[in-house]
Amino acid sequence: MEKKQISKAVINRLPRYYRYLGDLLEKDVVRISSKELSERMKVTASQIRQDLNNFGGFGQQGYGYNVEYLHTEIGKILGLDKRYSLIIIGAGNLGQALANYADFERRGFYVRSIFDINPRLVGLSIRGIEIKSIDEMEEYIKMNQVDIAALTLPKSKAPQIASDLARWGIKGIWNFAPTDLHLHENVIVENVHLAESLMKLSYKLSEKYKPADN
Amino acid sequence: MEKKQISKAVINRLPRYYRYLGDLLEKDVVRISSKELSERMKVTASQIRQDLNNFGGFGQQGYGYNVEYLHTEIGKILGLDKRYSLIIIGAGNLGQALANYADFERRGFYVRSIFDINPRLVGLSIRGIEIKSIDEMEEYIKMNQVDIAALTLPKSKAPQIASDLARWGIKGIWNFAPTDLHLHENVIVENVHLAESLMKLSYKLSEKYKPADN
DNA sequence: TAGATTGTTAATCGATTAACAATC
DNA sequence: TAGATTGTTAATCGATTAACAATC
Repeated sequence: MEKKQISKAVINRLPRYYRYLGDLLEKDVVRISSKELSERMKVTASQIRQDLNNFGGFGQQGYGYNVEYLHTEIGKILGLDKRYSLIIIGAGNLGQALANYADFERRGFYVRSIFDINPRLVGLSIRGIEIKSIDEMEEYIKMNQVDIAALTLPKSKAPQIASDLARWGIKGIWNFAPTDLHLHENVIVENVHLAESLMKLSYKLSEKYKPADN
Repeated sequence: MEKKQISKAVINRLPRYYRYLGDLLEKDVVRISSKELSERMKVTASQIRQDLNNFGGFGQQGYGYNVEYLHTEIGKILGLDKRYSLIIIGAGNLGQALANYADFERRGFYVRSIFDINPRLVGLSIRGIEIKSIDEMEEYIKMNQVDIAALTLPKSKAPQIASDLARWGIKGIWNFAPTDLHLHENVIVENVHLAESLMKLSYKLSEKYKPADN
């Protein structure tokens, strides 16, 4: 029997549910109905119930959802009950920013090492994480279990490095380079295209302030 | 006559078209058919033609699309023919990374100033852009035309600052704080939620390496 | 029990794909 | 002209919303 595939739209919404539930938890809210959550999140209650029911019945008729339980369950669905070891490739500003962002560890993502080609950066440390030469990367990956590589390097270097990483057994790539990586399908790529995000903003701005609105 | 609203799905795809066309342009490709572009981008040719026809007939039967022309036109649709002045609020690692990312200027986004509360950062410069105290921000915004504010500050501070910015006339907010900003609808918000992106990656990873696949 | 709210089916809406006439 | 490929309509597919019976 085939397990029905969860749609991409649903998955994209899960982290936002998780965030709202985390916020409610901090405010010591014990239970919440789909209706109330829908008002906070500005979505329909129906969508919330549909989405959650892809994964099982987390609620209770007449009561709603227990915030802590639902938060935990969505966390499990998102794989946040596991630990991931992460390397950052490219110790430029963005790579350093990610390395410094200690919050990821709270979610189980541990930055183990940072790699760069620039010999002047090699040997420096960020939050106690040493920047290593990219020449040491192959050996490092083969000797240590590395789940995720964050790619914060120039577009020109990204495809080659990504294909090396795939060959060396990396499971997931968090790609910040402004290019699409075409890898074997068993390597999972999640893109963060900042320039594209900014373009969407400028589209909306220029849409709004368009000369004639006929 | 009501101008038909372009769907969000289409807008989200435009920056990617723009990127592919820019890459083709760099490779001196003069013309491209929807079929060939669809193969490179791994989408259907039909979708490309549908998407583009929301904005007008940019192609020519029997020929395809002129790469340079189409690139320019999509650029205009995205508002990249205009200049935007941008401030960064929060001079932490991410704020500094954005300030250092000179590439945005090529697209017309000019970082004019950076603001922070930390007095130890105030007075320092990044790429010649001075970090100012957040106390000076209101006056700065009122004296200078500022189109976009990038919010790279903690979740706890973001809502208050965002509402100040809205009051002071900022048109667009590029929000990196892990929270939703509820502002008057004429302020445009574009979110970059890095933690959520990482959760999507971990979802896909744990989905793939799930124990039983029944 | 009565009231509330879920889980789930059915209806609607929107987005994607297919098909092909128009036309370069 | 013949061939290619767009622009656009129609068909399909998928996602969202509405409705309500089940049930706590």
